[in-house]
Amino acid sequence: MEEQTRFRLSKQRKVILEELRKVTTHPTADEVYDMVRKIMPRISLGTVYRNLEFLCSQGLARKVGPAGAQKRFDGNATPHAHIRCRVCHRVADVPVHLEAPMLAPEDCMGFEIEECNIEFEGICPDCQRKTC
Amino acid sequence: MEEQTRFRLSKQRKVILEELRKVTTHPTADEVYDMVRKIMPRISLGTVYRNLEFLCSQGLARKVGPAGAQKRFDGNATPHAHIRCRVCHRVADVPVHLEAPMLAPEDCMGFEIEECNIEFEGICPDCQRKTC
DNA sequence: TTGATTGCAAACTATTTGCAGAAAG
DNA sequence: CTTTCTGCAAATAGTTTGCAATCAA
Repeated sequence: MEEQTRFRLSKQRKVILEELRKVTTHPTADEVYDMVRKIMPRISLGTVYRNLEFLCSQGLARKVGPAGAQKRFDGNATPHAHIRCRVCHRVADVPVHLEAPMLAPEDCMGFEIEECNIEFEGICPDCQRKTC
Repeated sequence: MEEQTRFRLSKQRKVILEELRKVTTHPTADEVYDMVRKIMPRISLGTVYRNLEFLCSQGLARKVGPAGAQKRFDGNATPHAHIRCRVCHRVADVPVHLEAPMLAPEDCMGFEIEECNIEFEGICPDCQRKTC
């Protein structure tokens, strides 16, 4: 009854993961493409996208920042925490004030920090019902 | 020497802000478009985008989640905090472990929470130099 | 052998922009 | 009046997808 998919370790997939692991720069897909192309000049951007997606689905890599392509807007301009649904990408306000963690100056990597965004991720009531 | 721009309060701008303030749903640009079109059927999507951008620049609204259009990928799959540059959108790892804040069950709005992302926002050393 | 994976190109989605005319101040 | 702002449509940016060929197991 279970549909067990078999994964293969193509050269492309191997190199993409290796290159991604070499850096801590959190590259975009086209930056990964550039990195990998130095080793495999004929790789396609589509393959890079497919494999990054695959690696994330396997827990071998992560997307930085929230899922969902579209930007969302908040008429409440005072900073506050959000909860985002993993499934439908809906965003709700956290109804309590959370103290933003402070970073010691030596942990700021030279950044001039202006604010801290706290975003919980989970599954909203509606989507919990649908997923059974 | 200062170039002082004068802003106008067009009907469109007024309605967009009013509608955005009526809801706590954190709508996408096209959801705002739908809301506003019920009042001004001839408004264009471009105007909605331009005004949302404008309202954010004036501090009257906010974008939810990080700036920068492209997704970024992290070869380090263990959850950890990030710092993102407001100017160049570069992302760095926070070098210390931060305890994720806990949310009391009654503050979860029915969401089943799976994780918490902490992202600082600021200006990276390179961009500080350029901005003078 | 066979089904997952690739390269390629076209399609798609979200957002931005140029321009001529409308309207706020 | 002047200059910002709008509607429209076309352009751009980022990502996804269909397909025939290729390749890992």
